[in-house]
Amino acid sequence: MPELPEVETVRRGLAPVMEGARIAQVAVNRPDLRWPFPERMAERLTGARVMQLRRRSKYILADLDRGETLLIHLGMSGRILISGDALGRFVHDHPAPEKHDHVVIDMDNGARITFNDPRRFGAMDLMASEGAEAHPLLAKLGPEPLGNDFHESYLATALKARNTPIKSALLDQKIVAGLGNIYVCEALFRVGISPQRKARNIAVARLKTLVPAIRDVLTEAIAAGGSSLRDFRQADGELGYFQHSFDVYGREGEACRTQGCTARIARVVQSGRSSFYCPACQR
DNA sequence: ATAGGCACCTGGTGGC
DNA sequence: TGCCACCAGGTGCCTA
Repeated sequence: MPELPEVETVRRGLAPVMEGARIAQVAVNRPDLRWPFPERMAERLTGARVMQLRRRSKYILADLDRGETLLIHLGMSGRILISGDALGRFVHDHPAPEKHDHVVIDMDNGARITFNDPRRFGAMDLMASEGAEAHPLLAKLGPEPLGNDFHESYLATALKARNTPIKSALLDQKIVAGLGNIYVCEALFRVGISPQRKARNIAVARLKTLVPAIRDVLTEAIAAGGSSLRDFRQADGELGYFQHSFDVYGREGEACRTQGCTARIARVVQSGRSSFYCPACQR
């Protein structure tokens, strides 16, 4: 489900009800997600004030006033939903608990944050805020695609020795952090690069267009509140709508949207993931 | 160091 | 309706 735009959408939804508020109560309904929860997670969170919500790649990081930082990853199927009356702004009633509501956090302002994740590929961890970027899950991440460190010359260097398809390279979080299957497919379509082209065989002139294409597709998706396929919701329960703007993802057999192109969108499987592309427009 | 494949887990969909 | 195969937004780990 959640790639960078969806995670950023969730972060933006959570920030107004979490930042500055204190965690009043935490229910942890199972011992683990992908990994065991950290020791005494509920006790370590209870009573802490959330200073700031940040995002790094597909991780949400909540800095607490106790010198610890809560890390949240949504995996494939993770959702975070806000309910309750926060800061006098009515969001909505607490819904009945659902299957796979693994962690429920009540804030002292009346907001309830529910983490639901059927497949449990998600994760939560607690670490010292100081040196948090050295956490094993964060340490090897590449630059943020919307940040200043992601540019043409960086990408050229990073891809130069890669004997792998560009599709796989862009999914590699060590090269650039936050892209997933959807937005890689969409970005490659926008610049006319085949997902099967070897990363090192892309001319620098084309990389020059790829960087802004990646930035644009992510920025547009964030503005649309992310993409809602099966289970993604914004934190307020609203659906994102960027899925209506997909040019290729999930459109196998449908007409290419390029003016004058009569080809149909194709699907190939690369390292176990579907790649959608236009065989005529993408070379 | 890099590349490819598997594993983790649940649920939805479509075919028979 | 039931059963089954296949598919899904991620990524750590293992093997060559």
